[in-house]
Amino acid sequence: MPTKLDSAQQTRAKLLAAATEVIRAQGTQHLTLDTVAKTAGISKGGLLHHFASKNALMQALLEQFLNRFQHFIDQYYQQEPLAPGRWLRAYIRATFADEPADLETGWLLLISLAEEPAFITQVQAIYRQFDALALQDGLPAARATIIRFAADAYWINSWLNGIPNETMRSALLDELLRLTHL
Amino acid sequence: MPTKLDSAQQTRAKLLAAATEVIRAQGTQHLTLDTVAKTAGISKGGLLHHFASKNALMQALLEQFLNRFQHFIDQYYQQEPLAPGRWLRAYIRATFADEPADLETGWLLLISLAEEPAFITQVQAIYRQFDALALQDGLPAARATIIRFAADAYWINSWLNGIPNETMRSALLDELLRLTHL
DNA sequence: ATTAAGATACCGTCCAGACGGTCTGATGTC
DNA sequence: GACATCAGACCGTCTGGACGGTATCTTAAT
Repeated sequence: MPTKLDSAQQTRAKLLAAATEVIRAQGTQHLTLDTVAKTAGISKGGLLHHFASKNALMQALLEQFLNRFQHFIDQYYQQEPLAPGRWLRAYIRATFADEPADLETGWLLLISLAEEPAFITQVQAIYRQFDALALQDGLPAARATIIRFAADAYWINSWLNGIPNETMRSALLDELLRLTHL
Repeated sequence: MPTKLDSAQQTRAKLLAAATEVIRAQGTQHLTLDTVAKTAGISKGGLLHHFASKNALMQALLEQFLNRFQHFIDQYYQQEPLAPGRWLRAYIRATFADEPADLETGWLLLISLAEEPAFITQVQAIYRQFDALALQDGLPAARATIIRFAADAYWINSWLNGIPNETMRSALLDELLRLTHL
């Protein structure tokens, strides 16, 4: 039987989903408490009950996104054989596998967060962590970094210009994976 | 002797520089008409005399940035010998040569613009143009795209985590240039 | 089982501040 | 005097968030 706590979690998720939807459909400029609340079908007071401030809402949004991406990486990492470039290949696949909607949302999210110094710090930390992992992956440092950069830009580009057609997409994926060998 | 028009141009430039400075020092959130005007040592009325709206100011900012980057590319393109990968090498050098301040400003600018659909369209157009040029550069399409992606991400990363140390920077530059051959 | 008491979830109104932009003038320059 | 260049008060709107209230559920004592 669903308890109150369960329903609270559900409401939180609904609000998070609404915020994501608002960003995707209307851009970060319309990410206001009123808009999010209305989209979620909940009052502003209700929203503020679950997220003490707009900042808290965005923080939760960021964490959700980062966790999802990390989860993708872990998943692909398990599937890759133990060899130099293993982590990078997992990173590449995670980048290419992510859903378009998530891509877009994540990017727009980063954009909207970029104005908040606290969030930038957080993203920096993640980046440094990825950087360290890439450098320990058994490939020359410059090569490893460039591969990671290219994957990141693929992600950004997908948001800006849409996912490329399938032949180009798989060609990019293949080329990136190829660069992790040698 | 400076004419009326010259002084107007000077004021415009001063306002643009002030806007750049505001973005760099305080982030896009503080890019308000009042702040820009105050930073430039000009009243809000004065600002709005030269830029009819905040949108117009940002438009001018974007154009200034894109023109500067394009200028860098052209410059390096002239210096590169005619051979496959010529344009990409110019693109890479332009990315790596840009001043840190410009990097940061350009990036933050794009961020702040990202909310405005009209600006996104503009940036998309530039991206597609670069994409076309990269694909006509005599290299395999996937390779060319990946190189451009990596250069873009270098630029973004420099903003996020600062310019890497000199050995890493030149290693990245070398590796990228190396990828334009073969 | 009932009920009192308290916690939790949610609602809707109100307010203060920030922001973009208008408007009226002042000042200098040709 | 006409025009370009600024100054700065002012206005309407939007937004984050505070606040007081209500309803629903949990807990525990009877």
